[in-house]
Amino acid sequence: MKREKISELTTNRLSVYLRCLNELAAAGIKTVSSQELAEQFNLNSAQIRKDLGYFGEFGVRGTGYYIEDLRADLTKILGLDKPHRVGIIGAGRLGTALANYNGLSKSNFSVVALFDNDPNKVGEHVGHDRIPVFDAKKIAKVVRDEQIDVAVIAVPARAAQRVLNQVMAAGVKAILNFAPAPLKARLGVKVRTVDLTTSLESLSYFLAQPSSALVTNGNGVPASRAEITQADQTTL
Amino acid sequence: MKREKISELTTNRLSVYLRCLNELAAAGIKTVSSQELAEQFNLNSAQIRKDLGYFGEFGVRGTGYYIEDLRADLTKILGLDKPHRVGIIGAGRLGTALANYNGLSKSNFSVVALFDNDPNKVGEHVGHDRIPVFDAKKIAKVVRDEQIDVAVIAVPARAAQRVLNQVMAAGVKAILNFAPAPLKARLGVKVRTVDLTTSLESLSYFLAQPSSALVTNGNGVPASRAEITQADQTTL
DNA sequence: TTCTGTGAACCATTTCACAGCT
DNA sequence: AGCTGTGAAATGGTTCACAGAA
Repeated sequence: MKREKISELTTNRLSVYLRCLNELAAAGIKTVSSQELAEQFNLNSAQIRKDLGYFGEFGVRGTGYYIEDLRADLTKILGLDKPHRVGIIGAGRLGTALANYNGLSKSNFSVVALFDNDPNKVGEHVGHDRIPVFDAKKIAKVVRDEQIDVAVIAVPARAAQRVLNQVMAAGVKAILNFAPAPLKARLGVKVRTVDLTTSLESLSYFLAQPSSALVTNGNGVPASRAEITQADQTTL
Repeated sequence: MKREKISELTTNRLSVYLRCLNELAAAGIKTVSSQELAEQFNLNSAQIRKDLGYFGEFGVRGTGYYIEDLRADLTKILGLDKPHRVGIIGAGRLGTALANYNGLSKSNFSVVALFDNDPNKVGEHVGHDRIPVFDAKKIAKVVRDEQIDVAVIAVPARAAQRVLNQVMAAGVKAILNFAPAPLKARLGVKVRTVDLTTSLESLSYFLAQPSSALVTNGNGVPASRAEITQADQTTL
């Protein structure tokens, strides 16, 4: 086991491997090889072995990986053996949609608070789990009381840096940001931005390329493989 | 002007540069240097010059870039001079939140249709713009009638591949996917996945590292810079 | 034999550093 | 003098290829 620094590309993939292992385990499968796993994601099998290799030797030569064991190891590595408590700043449509997203509980995340500065929203309770909406001025107090360790920024771009400063001041070290703004974070604080406009604009660039010009060949018929030159896929 | 193949990292940044240029233009600023631009995103200025250099020579030595001109050039490069018509599959909370997201119209995207297989939702109209919800069975017809060129997948993971197959069959070549599933796309079709669980799990990994262990130093006080060893930030 | 773990080779991306234009 | 455009160097990430364990 080394002590190199792990790239985010690797941790992203570990998360994806873990999800797949959970499904395989649910299907009653006991072992899996790096080759089989790689096929699920069209990835090179060496990539998977390298990713795991940063953290230890989890496999059995000639056999592959024991799914239950690897699952436990990856859960531990990703810090998902301890629960995380999430606060969402911005109780607009996106914020409330995220608050209601069920996929998170599987990974030991629970949304415990929303924040907004609209007095009409403060005091309300959102969604099936009745998550309370607090005044955005109370971020510091609620972060402490509720032991929030992850913040989600779902406010307009112009408010995002201010909100980030508030949650950093409250001691939150991990932030998922949906505001399309370039944020400056303190050292030791990790901000991960998901920018929908940029994602769409990158797709637009792809569509604007000659290689994708033959979207349909004159009528509505999809072009055949032979006509198309470019293939591409991105995760995250 | 070359004809190399452009990485998605570059197109992502072009989108971000463009947004910044739009703001600078709105503030009445006329020129900007790669150095000034770079400071906005804590990026190396050579990075910006390289990114632009793939597409032409847009700058003026000694002066920098004329904002209005570069804005027009980037808009054209990203294919944002032509409008894009977006269909969202899945009229759940995420799908409707996205349908109502205003940020997209600035980039010449308009959401023209939602799709669902819940009969209670089909026939409804969503949000301020009264976007119609169609039966998911009608994807092929509506894509043709409404000239949809970008699809957003906002359905549960188990349905995602099926939906992708449908939109590909309808001739859509650019897809933004929110389902946490590894999708297989045809050659010539670009799928971009935004995976919230993976984003959060990567943040969890960061929190689990010793270097971020001193979230607070015993009480609620944020750790000082000197105590913290790791800094990090990711866009997209 | 099969499949892991891992150096070495390869490829992609970023940064440096400077020639050359304005 | 200031700032772009771009080869060359440096860094980072992926794939190859194979020794060695089960």
